[in-house]
Amino acid sequence: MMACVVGAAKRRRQPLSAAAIEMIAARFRILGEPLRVRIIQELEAGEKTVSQLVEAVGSTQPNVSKHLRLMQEAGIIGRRQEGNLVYCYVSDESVLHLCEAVCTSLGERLSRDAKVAAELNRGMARRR
Amino acid sequence: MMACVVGAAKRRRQPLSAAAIEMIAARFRILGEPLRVRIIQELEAGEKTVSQLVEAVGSTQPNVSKHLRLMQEAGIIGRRQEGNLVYCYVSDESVLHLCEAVCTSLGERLSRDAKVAAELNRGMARRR
DNA sequence: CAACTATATGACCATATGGTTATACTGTCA
DNA sequence: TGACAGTATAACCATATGGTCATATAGTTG
Repeated sequence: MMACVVGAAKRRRQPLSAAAIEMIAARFRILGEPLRVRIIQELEAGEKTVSQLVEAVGSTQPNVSKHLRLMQEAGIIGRRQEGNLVYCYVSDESVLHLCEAVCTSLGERLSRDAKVAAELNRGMARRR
Repeated sequence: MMACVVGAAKRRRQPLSAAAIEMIAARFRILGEPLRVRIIQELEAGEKTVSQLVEAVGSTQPNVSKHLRLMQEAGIIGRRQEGNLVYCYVSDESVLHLCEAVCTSLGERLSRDAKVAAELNRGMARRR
């Protein structure tokens, strides 16, 4: 079953089944949308109601609701209803780590690029 | 500049700029396609030519080429030409770690689900 | 109950993009 | 040089999906 296949990746280099690959891609796909990343980042600080999120990310309520549902179905976000309000929270810590990781590697790459850019600029300056 | 904004995330909780969010999402988006994950996984073992990749992932040459170009432009994959052959390799280690991480968390979740499923099944059995 | 607020949902459109086909390019070898 | 192999590219189509609008639903309060 699935768990074995996915787990196999860590037990080193069995090719993953198509289904496993699709699961991995699906997970990334969910994080591949700016608005969803925004929402996750807003929830990093703690749970928020749907309308608080709408306000925070500056989108429409139906749109935010839609994305929230997607992420719930993906098991990334949880909800807790209290009266009329629905409080959302990140239910899967691992996605926060993923975001952190991407943030870090992008930051590093950009710093490198900035250095190279600086070198190039110095070079250009000298050449004049 | 950009590096500061992205870096700020680790210096804790400045809201990221729209551009930074987009960069993060873009990175995930690239990994959000099964075929690209497949390709990356194939390259994990070492560099391969385009046609070796075509063979390995079971897709068409133009399609693989297209995805390769996307990933190159994203700085994920590098290339080295040797005569008629183009050897591709993963040029950004961090994406391998991302895949690993997702693999792991999916594996864990599935194991948990399997346990719950097993419990439920036992429960059902007793109930009869 | 009616009025109101918070959220969800369905219909719809516009766009992005994955896949395919045909073709162009480039390097090798005869 | 011509023929061929490896790769890239352009045109195209089908589909998926993000956003919006209108509306439904559920909970609250009077």
